Amino acid sequence: MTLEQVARRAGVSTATVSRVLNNVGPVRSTTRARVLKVIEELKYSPNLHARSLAGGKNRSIGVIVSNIENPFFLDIYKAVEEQAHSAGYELIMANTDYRADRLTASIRLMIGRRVAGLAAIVSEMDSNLIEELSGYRIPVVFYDVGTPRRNITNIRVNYRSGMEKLVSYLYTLGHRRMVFVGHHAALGPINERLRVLLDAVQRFPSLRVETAADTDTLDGGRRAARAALSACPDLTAIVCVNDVMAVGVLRELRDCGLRVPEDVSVTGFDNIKLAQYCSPSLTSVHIPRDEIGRIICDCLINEQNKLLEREFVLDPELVLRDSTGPASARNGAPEHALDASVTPALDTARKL
Amino acid sequence: MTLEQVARRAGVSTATVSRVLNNVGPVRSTTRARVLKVIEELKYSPNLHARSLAGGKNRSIGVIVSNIENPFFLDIYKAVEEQAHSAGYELIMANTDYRADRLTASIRLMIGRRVAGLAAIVSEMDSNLIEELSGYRIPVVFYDVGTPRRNITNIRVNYRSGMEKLVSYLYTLGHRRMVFVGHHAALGPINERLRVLLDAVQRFPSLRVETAADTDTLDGGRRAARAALSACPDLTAIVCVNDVMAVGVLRELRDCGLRVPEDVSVTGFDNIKLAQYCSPSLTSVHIPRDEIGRIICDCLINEQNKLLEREFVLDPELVLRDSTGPASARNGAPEHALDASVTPALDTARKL
DNA sequence: TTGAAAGCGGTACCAG
DNA sequence: CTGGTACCGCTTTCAA
Repeated sequence: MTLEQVARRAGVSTATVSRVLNNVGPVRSTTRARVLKVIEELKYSPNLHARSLAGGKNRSIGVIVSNIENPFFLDIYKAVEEQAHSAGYELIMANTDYRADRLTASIRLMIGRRVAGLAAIVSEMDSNLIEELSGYRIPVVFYDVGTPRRNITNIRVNYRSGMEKLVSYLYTLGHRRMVFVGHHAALGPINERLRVLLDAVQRFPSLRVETAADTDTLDGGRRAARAALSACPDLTAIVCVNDVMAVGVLRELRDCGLRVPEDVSVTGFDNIKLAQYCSPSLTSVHIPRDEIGRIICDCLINEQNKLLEREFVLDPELVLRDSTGPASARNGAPEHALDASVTPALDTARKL
Repeated sequence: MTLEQVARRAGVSTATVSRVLNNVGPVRSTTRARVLKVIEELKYSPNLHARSLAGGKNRSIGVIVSNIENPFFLDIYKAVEEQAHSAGYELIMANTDYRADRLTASIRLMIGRRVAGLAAIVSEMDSNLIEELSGYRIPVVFYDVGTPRRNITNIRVNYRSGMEKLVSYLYTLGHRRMVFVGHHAALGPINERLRVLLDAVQRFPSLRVETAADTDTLDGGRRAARAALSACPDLTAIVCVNDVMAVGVLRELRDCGLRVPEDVSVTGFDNIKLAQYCSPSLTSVHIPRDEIGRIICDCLINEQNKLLEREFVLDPELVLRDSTGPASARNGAPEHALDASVTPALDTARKL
């Protein structure tokens, strides 16, 4: 079904059909009606490839994420989608599974599709790619990696601040021996969450931190917890790189007969919905996905050029729930710590 | 950056560059090398719109789902993605949020993009649309709706069987008063899970079932549980349309001070990963997302024409975990039921 | 082994 | 208001 067939059947030119389709230019209403009728009869739907080739424009924006199974990424995707849709844009999603080769392929794909803008919510971005992206003329927003340059905007979260709040909170509760659970991509020397945690640790006397890593999944969290416990049997707190892994950790601890928070405290990061629904609910650090989505759309769609080529820094907030409590000498007296569990009302979170 | 610019810079024709790009036809290796070099220098990436317009082909398949936030849909998406990728296809995803208008728009979008095949994992499909889709010449796979016809394959799950297993299991445990928690789209008169549950109920003497509905989210499950409890205070079991809502239900019960399964039994459906990670772990009915993904790819990509235009029926399996136990007269003696909680080993599930 | 040229299905400009 | 037509960037004969 093509424009031309529609035109012929309606006894008009392709130009006229195009005008009707796009609601531009003057068309006599009887003509319009006739064309519309034919379109309906033929169930014609325009070839979008031809359209964007001819028009040179493309109302679609690309979103690349590291792990679509992690609700953190999905939330951002949804936030972008909502605004994009109401501005008449379509989203094209790509998932990299934290793999650099898939990222490269995804970027090429987006460029090949000539997206109007690109958001890369990934942690595995390398600087060559960033350089290359800057070369194409489309607006790009990075989350968490890179620095502003031509056509490129950056959004980053002040992990330092978040981690410091978290660690100092745990320290105050008496925790001195903790394990950081990350996923592989988060344990590279470049990774900010880990680095920042280690930095924070320096400032607290007699605080020691080990690390454990696995995949960024529930199963990964569970395995990492197992590794953490065997590597560091006297730990009193497990600090997780995100909430998904933390839920996996909770599960493993339950299986080991360890109570949270009485025996071990657990913290997440991101503050996804699930953090409120797991048991016990998770102390976490809130990262505002809605706001990230909003900024992305402002840069990519509304093209606030003042917004482009700059850096946004978001300050995360600590959210206290039921998975953290005073440290206890678990090996000695687990019955020591009987204080922490209060089941709060509907919105259980206390913000700090 | 266009083919022509590359051609000019390499001193060859566009036809030759095209041959190099697609690895077809004879090209002298020195020529090939020269072209490749220019492509690299210019960081040329072909305009995919032009390509599929000219070639008439399109190695991409469309996947439409009702609610991408529900891991059930995401699992299918991922299963399809994996196979599609290894066959050199790209996926285009669209999410309808259970809205018919969004479904229509998504289908038009996919048709407009001239996808090679389309999978519709949605429950809100209407028969006009199915008719229309059959008219386009592309292979289509539906999950859960419609019947086979030209170019159309159907996958459906034998919910009847699954629900009957679930209900008879609960009945055996003594439950006589239960509430079915669904999302709005699952409570229409057409919906199979509900209908089948109500049918099953007929066969069990003195079993009564109420219904409650909310959105297909964790929050929705929680609100539905609240509604269920107030509508039917003496319930002993809550049967949920899926695992996500069941996790929401668990949370609300916990807040109400009701123990699962001692006071109330809860069941999910789908058997997503989270069912193993919530607390208590969820008794559920397994729907094999991997197999669904496999069938979709077989029909859409490998185009096993024998597979097309037929119907696949999957038989779901009951998976027992810790969220179900004997019914107890909760209003009378909650301390009655102290039996059910055994924390099992790594894979906690017992299949029936 | 390579190049010239005819489309693919639209858009948009320019006449009429 | 409407039609003719020159592209958009790439694929694919057909000749050379």
